[in-house]
Amino acid sequence: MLRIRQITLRPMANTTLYLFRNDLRLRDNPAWAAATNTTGSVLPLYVLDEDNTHSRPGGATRWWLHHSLSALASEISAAGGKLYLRQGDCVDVLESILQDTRVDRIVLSRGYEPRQRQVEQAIHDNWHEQYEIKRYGSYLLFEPEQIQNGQGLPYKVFTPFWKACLSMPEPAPGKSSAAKDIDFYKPRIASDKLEDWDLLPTRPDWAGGLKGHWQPGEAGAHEQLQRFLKDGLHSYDSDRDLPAINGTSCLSPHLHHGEISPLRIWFEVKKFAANDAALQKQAMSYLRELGWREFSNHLLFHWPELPEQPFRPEFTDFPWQEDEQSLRAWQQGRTGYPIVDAGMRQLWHTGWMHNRVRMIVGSLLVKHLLIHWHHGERWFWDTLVDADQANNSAGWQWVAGSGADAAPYFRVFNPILQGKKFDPDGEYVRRWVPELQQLGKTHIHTPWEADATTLAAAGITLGKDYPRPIVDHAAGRKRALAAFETFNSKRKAG
DNA sequence: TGAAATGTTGGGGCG
DNA sequence: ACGCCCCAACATTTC
Repeated sequence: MLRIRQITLRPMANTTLYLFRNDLRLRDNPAWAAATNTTGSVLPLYVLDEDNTHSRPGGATRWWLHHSLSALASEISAAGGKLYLRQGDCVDVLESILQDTRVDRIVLSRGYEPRQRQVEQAIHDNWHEQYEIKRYGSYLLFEPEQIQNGQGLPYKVFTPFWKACLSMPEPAPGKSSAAKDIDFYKPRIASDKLEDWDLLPTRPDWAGGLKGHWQPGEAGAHEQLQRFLKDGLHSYDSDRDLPAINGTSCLSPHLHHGEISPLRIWFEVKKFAANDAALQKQAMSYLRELGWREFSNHLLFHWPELPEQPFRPEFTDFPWQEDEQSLRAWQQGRTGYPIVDAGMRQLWHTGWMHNRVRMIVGSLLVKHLLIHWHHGERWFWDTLVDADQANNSAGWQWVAGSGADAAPYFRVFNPILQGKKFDPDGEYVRRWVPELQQLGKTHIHTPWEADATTLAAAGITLGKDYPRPIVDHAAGRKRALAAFETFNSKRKAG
């Protein structure tokens, strides 16, 4: 329904409705800067829109969102304002607020998920004639429209994609500080209480582990970046693959919620590494990982069906197996492969999993167990604090072999070798799989190969305290290759 | 951003 | 001294 503007009710008003989405920060936020660096006033709003499966945050993300919104509300409150909270279909909520207020401008940050784009389209279609609508990109370093190959098409392979990104004129850092003395518009309209959204788990409260590991919010994001620059960047290239070491940036959940902008990270990393060739090399390795984030988001933008459909259509007919029991064992970290179980339990406990281990657990699910990557994607969606539609679907399709620039189907990770290679002492395994605590280095990745004396000394009864491998590696590998082979030949024949 | 199978090479033990 | 064999180490190809 379109509202007819009543000129008489709108003197020189310059009032902005600011729609917060995945940009829960006040600094380095061009949209927020545009909304507040004016003579008018601003009404900050966040809408919890759970009407669509893929816009409903998972359990771990809800926990994060609660604390991030709480931090944002405090910041706004300290500046003399109020963050309005509403629940429901985002467009409906906007409609009702526009009716009840004297807003004449809508400002927001751009999103790349199908649902976010729908909302942006609806805002434009419904209101662009009556309202000034401003949209700014800051979730990514490069906009999808900017990066294309010689034929004007989106890249499907990462390396040339990233090369094209790096050859772009370096993006400008922009003003970091938020506006001072913001004039907040505080109409008497409904606003939910954050506590009433029930974003936090209650019975049972599984968030204990999350609390100890993360500090959601803009301040926490900047602290995490500083920690990484100081402790992690200098050996990023080698340490990022070792899950026992805190060698990665751990910025993904902050980035997902927009508590820090990738552009800010880009500049802080480059500034930190300036005048040090060795450090610059490490810095480029790290920025390349940000590049994968760009790649995934660009892919999702160009192929909005990525979360559902295989990027390579021939995978539509792949013979996935339904296997509830194995899926549950995988989810619970009881596959009998220590590195896999450690990863799944780290995920459950902290809402996060080391990236190297994500590849290993993913490979086991889709290759050894032949379980559809949708199941893995859904589990990650619910349990990861950094659950991101683009990264999640592109990542799972990469593991499954059906994605863009994906691992070829025959690339089956060997969970034993991966464990030995990237967790040589078993430190990571022992941290997350306490029942293997007493097992020595020799058998930490192959408890089933330990002799009875060793197992007894470690206090382990296989099949009771810790499971035997859910599937024999060699057999599982063979079965996966065979499955791909039959489907491949059928496809060729058909 | 693998792993396993297969091929090649070169050093050393040994008849 | 020489060829033969074994096999580790490395390289290539195949899955």
